[in-house]
Amino acid sequence: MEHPLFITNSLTRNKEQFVPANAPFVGMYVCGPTVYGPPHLGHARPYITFDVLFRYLHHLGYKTRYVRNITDVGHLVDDSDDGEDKIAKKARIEKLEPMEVAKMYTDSFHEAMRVLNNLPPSIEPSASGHIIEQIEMIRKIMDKGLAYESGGSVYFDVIKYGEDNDYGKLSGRIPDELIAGAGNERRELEGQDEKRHAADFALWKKADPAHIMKWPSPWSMGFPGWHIECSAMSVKYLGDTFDIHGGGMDLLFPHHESEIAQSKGSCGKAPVRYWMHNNMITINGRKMGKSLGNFINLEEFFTGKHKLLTKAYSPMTVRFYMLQAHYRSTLDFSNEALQSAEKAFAKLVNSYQELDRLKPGDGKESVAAKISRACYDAMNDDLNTAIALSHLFDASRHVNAAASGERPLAAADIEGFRKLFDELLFGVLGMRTDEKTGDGDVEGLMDLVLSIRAEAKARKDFSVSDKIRDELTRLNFVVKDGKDGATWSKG
RNA sequence: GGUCGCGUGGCCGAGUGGUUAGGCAGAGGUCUGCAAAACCUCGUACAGCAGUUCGAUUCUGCUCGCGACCUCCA
Repeated sequence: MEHPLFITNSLTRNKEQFVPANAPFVGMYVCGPTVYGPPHLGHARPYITFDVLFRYLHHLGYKTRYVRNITDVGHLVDDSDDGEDKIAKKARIEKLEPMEVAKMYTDSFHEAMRVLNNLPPSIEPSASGHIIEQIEMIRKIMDKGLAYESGGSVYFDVIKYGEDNDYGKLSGRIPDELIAGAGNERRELEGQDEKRHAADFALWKKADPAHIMKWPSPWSMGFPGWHIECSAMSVKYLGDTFDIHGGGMDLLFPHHESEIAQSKGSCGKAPVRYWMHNNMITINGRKMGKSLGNFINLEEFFTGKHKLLTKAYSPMTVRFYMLQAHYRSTLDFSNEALQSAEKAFAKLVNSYQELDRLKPGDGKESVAAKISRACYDAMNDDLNTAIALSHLFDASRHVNAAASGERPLAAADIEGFRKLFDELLFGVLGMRTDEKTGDGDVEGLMDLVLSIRAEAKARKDFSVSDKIRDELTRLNFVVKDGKDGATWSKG
């Protein structure tokens, strides 16, 4: 656990060495999805990013509690009293009970996470299951005089809070400017008249009679505000102060800023030691958005059924592509880029499989140890998976050179590379190969077919040997002739 | 308008004050009955302008272009 892992802390905008408050335990919270629609490409990025972090912390020996919520209390569609909640709206459109909607999309979210090979979090609390905790937290904030009731709703008093705290530190904003900026040719917010200040945000909202999702509270029949769930649930499962909070950069303001205010406002302590934010995804250079017509669901990626996609891309291709970039950079998706990633990953897998066929040479170089160190140095440098992968390609070249008889590898290096691939590529980075047939019958049949082909080749009966190869290719079995006979793999 | 970030070779994408990212695509070579794969070699890129410096893609300033957030959004 002496690894010097450095991560970029959004709070200070610097890379800082990660030192947990209570090693070997680490508490990590990541904002989960609002389940009112199918999971899309944008969901893949943070959950893959923080899955890698979760896996890496485990690799380093930390016992990590990873909490990721499910928001099944839809946020309001717009900031007005008659605004509908997203889940309620979807329920009305699809003629379902709101909880049916939430369940349906929670299931599809889980399925997407599974095929992307993201490990399940340690705890996955739902907002609707923690209404009591949220009400409790609101009450504490009110007790501190940092929130006020108005018309059955409760608002956080940003100005008052700002007197003794730095609201805006995380996102680089100043409350006074928020008023100025807010007025800007923009909106006439209803409900604004209930607030003392434009920057105040809702902790509890009174529901109008037509609103379906509502719960009793000391103030009104209503529903919790947009940010309180994460504060309430992170405190419940990770304590007043925990190590890491992750999420997309778009959540920096106001969501995370408000989380800090709520937690500090209720217990007086800053909730998070390291804030981490992943950057956004673009498609063909443009932001992904429903109105831009370039909004792609993960399901559409995996089936190829979207007008912008020329083919289907496997979950592992999507994952690998994301890992080829640093998590704090925007990442652009295009068919060309995806296909490049698909081939690149196949290359690594191929090398990994070659390892089993290598015969050790007598050298005693420790190239594997050197490359391995470079890989983990990259991981320690703010999870630079792009660099780590580049070293893995280096390893791949060494393995392939050995396989082709160019530069044999010492037994220790072969083992070292195997360990590196197992632990880093398949372990920490969470890549996996598509399920092999795993069918002993197929192996046996292939051995037979290839031995017949070898005999034909020995007779120089190339029409037969080529026929076997071509027909196997049609059946999606790729045959490669090497120095020590042919090998095959599933295309 | 405010805050922040980005602009790298055909494409994607790291990174750095002077010495190799990497992947894909492309060119040549080796191997091979052929093919595929693999291996070897190759491109001398860092938006523009000015400045700091012995030296800048990397630092500073300006210009242009792009994007994110400021409103639900991963």
